[in-house]
Amino acid sequence: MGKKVSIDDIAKSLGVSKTLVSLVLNDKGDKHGISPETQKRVKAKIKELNYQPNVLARGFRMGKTNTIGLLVSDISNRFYSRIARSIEDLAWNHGYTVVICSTDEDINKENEQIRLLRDRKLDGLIISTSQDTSELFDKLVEAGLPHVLIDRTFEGMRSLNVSVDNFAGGRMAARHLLHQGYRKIAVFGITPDHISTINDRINGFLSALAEEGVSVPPHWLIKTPFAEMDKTIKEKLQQFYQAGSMPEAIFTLNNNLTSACMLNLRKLSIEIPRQVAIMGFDDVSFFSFTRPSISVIAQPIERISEVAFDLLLRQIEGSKISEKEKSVKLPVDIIIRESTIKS
Amino acid sequence: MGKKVSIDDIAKSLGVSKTLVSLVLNDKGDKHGISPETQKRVKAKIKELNYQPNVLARGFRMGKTNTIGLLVSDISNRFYSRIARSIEDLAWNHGYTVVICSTDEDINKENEQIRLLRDRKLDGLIISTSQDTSELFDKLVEAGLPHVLIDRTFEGMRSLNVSVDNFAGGRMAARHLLHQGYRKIAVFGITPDHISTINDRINGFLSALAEEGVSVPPHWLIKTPFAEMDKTIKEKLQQFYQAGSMPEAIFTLNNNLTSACMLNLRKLSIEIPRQVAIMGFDDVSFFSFTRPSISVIAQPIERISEVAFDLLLRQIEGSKISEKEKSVKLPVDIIIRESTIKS
DNA sequence: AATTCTTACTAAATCGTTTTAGTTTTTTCT
DNA sequence: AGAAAAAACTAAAACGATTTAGTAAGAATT
Repeated sequence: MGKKVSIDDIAKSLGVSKTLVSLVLNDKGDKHGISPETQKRVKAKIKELNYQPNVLARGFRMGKTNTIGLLVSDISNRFYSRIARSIEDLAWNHGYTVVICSTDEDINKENEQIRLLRDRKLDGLIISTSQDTSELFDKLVEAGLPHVLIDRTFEGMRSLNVSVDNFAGGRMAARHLLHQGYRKIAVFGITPDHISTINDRINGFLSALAEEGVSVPPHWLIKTPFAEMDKTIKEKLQQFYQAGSMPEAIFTLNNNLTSACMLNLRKLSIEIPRQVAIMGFDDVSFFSFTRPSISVIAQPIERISEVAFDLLLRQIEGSKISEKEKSVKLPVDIIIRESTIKS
Repeated sequence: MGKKVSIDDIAKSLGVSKTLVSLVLNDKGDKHGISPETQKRVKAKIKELNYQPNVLARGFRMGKTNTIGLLVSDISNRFYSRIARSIEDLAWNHGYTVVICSTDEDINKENEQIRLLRDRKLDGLIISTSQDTSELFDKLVEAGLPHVLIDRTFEGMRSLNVSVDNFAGGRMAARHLLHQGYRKIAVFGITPDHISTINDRINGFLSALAEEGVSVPPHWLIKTPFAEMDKTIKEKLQQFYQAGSMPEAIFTLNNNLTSACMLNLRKLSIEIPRQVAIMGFDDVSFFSFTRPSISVIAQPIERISEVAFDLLLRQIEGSKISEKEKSVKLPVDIIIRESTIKS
């Protein structure tokens, strides 16, 4: 590998200043009155010597890295890996690379990661947060660090955010189950207690049930820590089963819960939907060919990514963002498959 | 946001040189004979002013970024997202962040991405390549850019690589199917034709079949482009079905193919394993609770990640790596579930 | 008492850009 | 012809660290 060619080499070999070369390089030649011929000469030399700008030097000087960060609870969760893929594509098309961090629903880890990424002068952050307050993000807003929250948000926060209408999603799920004639319904969610998506889904669900005079008994409203999901679900299902008080239907609040539920019902040889119906939140391609296939509330993953990236980019570039755009709520869809159909 | 504190501020406020501060900062104080008291004073001041080194400046000076790149064909593929998660954790524990790029099995895109990541002076790369020759990697070796190939490799290449024993995996799959009494077997893989994993799996599979005098007719050895996977599988299955010449078993060479196959068999109401058995390569948690659950050859994802990261780190740090370690081949497991069991 | 050796430190160069604040030369205007 | 304006360029500073090549002062050696 030959020595790296620098801007200085170009300048010297042409007998001009490096200021000039830099100007041409950044398409500011015209603005600064560099003659067209000189510009042409410089450009030719750049090609000839195969000059590649030193991105680090530039980043150092400009305080810009053309890199954004994506923080999610777990990149191997199918929902987030699809978000990641969409964002990565968008970023690539705009000359950005993306750094990915999994927070494990751990507030401290998330804090540390954000600190690290700030130190590294990433240009912006897209975050599905595990925080319990908006404090940190208020700080980020004050510090002027471009960022947008996806998936989970807080009431009245100042950071830009794009989420889906989880409340409506919960309602859709409830109305469908009611319509199918289910009344005895359990709900499986995850802790910590402050995750907005989970709560909105629950609230929407309960509100629609309440309208028909149906309620979920407290011991059927189950939240489990992320790490113990499988164990909890197994225990609870076993409990229900052995006590002979199986719910008629279960609403699982994310794709992992849905999977874990399916797996354990399977192990107990409980038939779906004959003995218990399953309605999930989040779609995953597999859910369409399991037997039975699984009814879900599906989120518009591409759209979330697009809106979030667009907002982030506009912040980075410093363009105006209207109040209306600062908090976007996207609609969800219900996909009715076999797991909820009463025979 | 208060002004950023630089090394110079520390130096001035203590009346020492920034050389001294830098030395203390990097634990080189003793080596350069800085007195313990001075070191203590400096450290105290650093705390007091809450100094955070400018990572960009340091990276620029040192040519090091503490960032590694991970290139895979598609981060939303479950196999790769789990690899990504493992590597991310390992990287985080060693003070590295990871940039992720999806290549879409596109040689040109991969080339561009590698170029970009080199420009950005990433410290190292972990790559599941889509290249058809080892040319590029030989160049990387010559250029001294630390990198490790995972998953896919080339014969006699000079880059470090860690893969699984795909050939053995193919054999295991074949022997199991034979043992169950299947003889008329189809294979679904992906193009391009040079992907080493796919070819090794096929060769292993065919070799074990051949030992029992069984062969796969050419029109049952199907390779489809990544992007058209679903369409191809649908067409082929329909074709088989309508022609009344269904294979007794199908070997699908990655998890996406397995899923697509399941989905389309489902649509055609073909029963598994009664009408056709399915054996997949790559395990995914869903495969354990689909009905039927799916037999697979499973790869040791964590182990692949660990070995690859370890090799990368040692390259970056410049430690010796023995010839033996330069090409690691890990064993695979067969997980027998319902989809291949003859009733 | 002059020389060498230690100890404890520092000045300045360096990395490769971008940008500020000019300078020099030529043209235009009155 | 002399002043003002425009055109075409440049020197040097700045970004914030690390590192090379020292220096100054005192202790030890001869």
